[in-house]
Amino acid sequence: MNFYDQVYAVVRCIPSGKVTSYGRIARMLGRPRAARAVGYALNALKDHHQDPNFEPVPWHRVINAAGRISTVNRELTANRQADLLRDEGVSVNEDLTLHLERYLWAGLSLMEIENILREIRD
DNA sequence: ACAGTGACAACAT
DNA sequence: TATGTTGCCACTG
Repeated sequence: MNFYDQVYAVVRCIPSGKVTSYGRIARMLGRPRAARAVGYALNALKDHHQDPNFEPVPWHRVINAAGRISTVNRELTANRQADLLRDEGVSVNEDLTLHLERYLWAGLSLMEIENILREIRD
């Protein structure tokens, strides 16, 4: 069972106008210390850009635990991420921070997670 | 098999 | 408050 695909499945559940953090996604998947790997999974999305069968992932709705858009190694795309969020009604400050509690996604219940993971493995 | 690599996060100064 | 340090772990060559 591929951790990346699990991450993508969860991120696809984040509704427009909401955000969550790398660490929260890791915890939802039962890997509380895999936050870093979540970021790595999102970075790997560029490998799918050509694949027409790949369901899009709203990667821009994932930010860090401090309520800030990550800029590590992606100074260029961080600003694009901010614009994508603004298009969804999220108020992103000039310094790429936002009011996390205000836009935080409630997340998935244990049962919902199980259903999602069940659909992935085949 | 194994060492290197991060879109993290919690701590320590 | 703001940096720096350290533990982390899935994935890759």
